[in-house]
Amino acid sequence: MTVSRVINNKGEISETTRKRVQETIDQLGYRPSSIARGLVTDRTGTVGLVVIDNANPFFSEVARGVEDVAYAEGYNVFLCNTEEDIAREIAVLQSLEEKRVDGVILCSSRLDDDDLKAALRHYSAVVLVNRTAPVEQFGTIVLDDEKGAQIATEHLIQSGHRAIGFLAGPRRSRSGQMRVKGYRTTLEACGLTYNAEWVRQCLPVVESGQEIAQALLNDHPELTAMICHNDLTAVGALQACTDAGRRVPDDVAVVGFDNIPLAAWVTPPLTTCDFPKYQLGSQAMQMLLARINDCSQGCENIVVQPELIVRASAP
Amino acid sequence: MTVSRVINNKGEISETTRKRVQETIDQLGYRPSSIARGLVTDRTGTVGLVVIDNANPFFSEVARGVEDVAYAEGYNVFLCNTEEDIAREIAVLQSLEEKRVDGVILCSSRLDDDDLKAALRHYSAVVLVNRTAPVEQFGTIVLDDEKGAQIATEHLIQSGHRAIGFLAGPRRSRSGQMRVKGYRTTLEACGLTYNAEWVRQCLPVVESGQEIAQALLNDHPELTAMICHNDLTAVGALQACTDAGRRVPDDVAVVGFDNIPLAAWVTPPLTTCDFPKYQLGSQAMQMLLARINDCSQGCENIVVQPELIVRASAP
DNA sequence: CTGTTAGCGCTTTCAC
DNA sequence: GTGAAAGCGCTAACAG
Repeated sequence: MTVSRVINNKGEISETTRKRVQETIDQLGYRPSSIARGLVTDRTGTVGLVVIDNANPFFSEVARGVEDVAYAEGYNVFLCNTEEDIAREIAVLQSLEEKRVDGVILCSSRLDDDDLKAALRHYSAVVLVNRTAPVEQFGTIVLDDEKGAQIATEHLIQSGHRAIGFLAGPRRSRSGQMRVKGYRTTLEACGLTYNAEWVRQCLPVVESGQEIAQALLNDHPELTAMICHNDLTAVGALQACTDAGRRVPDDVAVVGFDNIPLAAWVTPPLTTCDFPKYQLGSQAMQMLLARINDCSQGCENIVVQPELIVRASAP
Repeated sequence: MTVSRVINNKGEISETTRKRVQETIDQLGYRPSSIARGLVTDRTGTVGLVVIDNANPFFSEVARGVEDVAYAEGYNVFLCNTEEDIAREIAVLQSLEEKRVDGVILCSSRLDDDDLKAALRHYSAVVLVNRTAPVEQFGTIVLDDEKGAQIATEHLIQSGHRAIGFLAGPRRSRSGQMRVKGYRTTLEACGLTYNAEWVRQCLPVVESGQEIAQALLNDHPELTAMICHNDLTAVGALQACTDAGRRVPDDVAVVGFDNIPLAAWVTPPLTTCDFPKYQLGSQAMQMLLARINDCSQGCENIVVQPELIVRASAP
């Protein structure tokens, strides 16, 4: 008991015994069991972070943001990948629940509303990133993807482009849908017509971007610009242009999304729609902590604004 | 008790009660508390993974390898970053210990032998990545960095280069030391002299690579090739060459290390020394599991071999 | 085949 | 200021 008081710095203790206890602790290298403590306090000092793929630079930066504030606040974070696999997403959420995490940050969930509600029904603290909430008890942080697509599209139109293709991302992804939507409404707002043939579905990886961009350019040589679902697909598009003998940006301008580090180092450097990935993570963790510490408080719904980074691929 | 038996599929149970119990479990959405279980079994089903920086593509891929096998085996992994900060490294190791992880994978530790021993003295299962072990109870997986530097250097020499610069990595890092060593011994083995002025210390990030490469090329225009501590610094070197009006590979050949995805997409694509990052992680996790399940078994010390990926930056 | 007892290492509560 | 008792949710060992 006295040891407990020393460790937690709680209650009155004489300076002499405190010292004596502390010395013994140091000598033995004693570490209090956070799991035994958790059993009684119902707090584990752990949170779960679920992402699609930690090897994707977007998520690995988000994870850094999460872990940095977790570390500062004395929390440890479980990192789980889902690979866009629904069964795996459900499984990791369950395993995290069994570990009695104090809260969960779930990025880009691919579950539908019902499955999501079911998977999270026992959690009291949840922050959803890049996904709107099916119930109001969840905090959310979403990117303003529609706005991002808008400023990207406007930028190209202002540069004189009239035939702008679009490499669209996964249908199940909120970002995927919203970026196409922003593209379409902006075109129409500017008096241009939306042409479904200029839009192609594409996996969010370089290889797919290259393949689909190649096909798109081949079928529609009239295109003078391409907006790509993310920077990886945009890099693929750059390759496709090179392969097809089309110069970037002179023949075809290319715009990406995310502003991952890679974007600045390819040739030509990518014009891209930046989202603050690290801040996304750190904000999510802060929001989660707020909920963990006071689960009565209303949940925030933050919308993060994009910024167009203009580089040589679409000046 | 009967519930426990159903959940763990242990002992004899009549089919009827098993069903009845299972139904109630499903209905209630009951999840056994892994932490209460841990208190009695002394197994938490968690492991710690400590890296320098998860936003570095090298580590984020290692982490994927670790997490994938952890997931397959029913483990969850705590991800911690150290930022090369010794105090933080010690702190996370301690917090992981308090969480009673079943084992720890420690990548690129910056602690000296004594601190490392102290920080890990209560752990029974440890795998060190990219670091030799101060005590034989630790498993290790190290890259054969010296060999990597050797094949990179030989490749350049065979291509006719005689004046080869070197952007060296952090002094505290095993890789940093070994890569320089391999470069030096290979030069000498080939009858060339090692010139300390051609070697410059450099941080393992693009900006530093660019800055140091620029200075090096400026001071030593006689250099016709550069080996860089990793791909990030190599990308910086490419920039420096472009800025200085030196064409790659015609005027200066550039070689990197790691073969991160970026390496393939820059212009020109990087010749680089590949290490199997994902496998590094998955092997480390397998090794750790072996030790967790039988801590009596002798510890392996694996050396991972590099492979030179020849691309346009140094054909 | 099922239930009872005890204890994992801590904190909460209350007694001294 | 310090200690004793009880209990968190589970499983190991044993009893019925």
